[in-house]
Amino acid sequence: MFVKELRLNPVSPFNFNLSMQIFKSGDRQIRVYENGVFRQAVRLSDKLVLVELESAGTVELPLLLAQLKTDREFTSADAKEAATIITRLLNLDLDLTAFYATAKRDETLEGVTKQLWGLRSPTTQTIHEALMDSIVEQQISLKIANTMERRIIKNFGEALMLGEDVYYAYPTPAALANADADKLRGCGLSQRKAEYMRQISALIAEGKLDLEKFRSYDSTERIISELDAVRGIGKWTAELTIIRSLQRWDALPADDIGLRRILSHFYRGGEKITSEEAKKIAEPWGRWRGLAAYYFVVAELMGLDG
DNA sequence: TACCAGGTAAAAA
DNA sequence: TTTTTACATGGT
Repeated sequence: MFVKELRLNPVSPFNFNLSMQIFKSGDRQIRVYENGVFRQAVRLSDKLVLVELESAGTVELPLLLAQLKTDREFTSADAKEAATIITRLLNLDLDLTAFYATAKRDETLEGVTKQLWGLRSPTTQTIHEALMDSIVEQQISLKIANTMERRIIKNFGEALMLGEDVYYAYPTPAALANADADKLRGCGLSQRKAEYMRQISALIAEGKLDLEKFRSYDSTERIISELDAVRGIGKWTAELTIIRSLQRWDALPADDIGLRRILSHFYRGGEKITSEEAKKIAEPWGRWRGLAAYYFVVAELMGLDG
């Protein structure tokens, strides 16, 4: 086993422990946070690497120590690539101060940001991964969807063997494009969703659909409409994909039934709200509405009060 | 048991 | 053009 150490300097403020809480219930072979260590296998251009992260700093003076473990010789180019990927995965370059300044317009949001100071949302390594997960999550509860996602990763993702341990990276578009239809169905997906995933993955693998180009788009709306045009992707799926894979905080999944439930809890005493009302509540959040929504999701998970 | 859960596309009206 | 329906699975 080859091991390399890196030091990363996140933009302040950054609360590593808080930001990693959502991975506490994760899968050890895929992505997990336990005993202060975050662990995930990531794909570099020519090899898989296990990333282990722990904090060596504070919220105001953050510092991360990374251990990179792999089964092959390590180059300095590999280390550089890994640092870029980790920075993206944890959104280390994001400056939260502009968001917190905007949050002062809204008493409820400001209260939540004070309790979740230094929280930032994680990002998927590729847009493809965010898109596939969003398709799995269409219509069904997140709990069930997460079970299916784990099955998909372990069935079709590439394995990294390190001693006795096995870790799985997210399946490539080619792996899902060539996935056996019955095996994919066996992960719990409907016939239709399995079809969407295979078709879209095939378009990507064949070079007919380039998701990564969206990173350079100026207009978030244009990304949504281009994604929406693909079979299997609607507005909700496009918005969720953008929020999870790009740092486009101006996207807000206002139709999302879960988000509406959470906003009704914080703003309407639990009374059901429409997507129009959700948009209205989010108006003061301006271009930070997607991140604000994430703060409320985490606040709800942690049982915080408005 | 029936119904719902962070939807979507295709069929039916 | 608008409304209804099928879809997978686990929890309530």
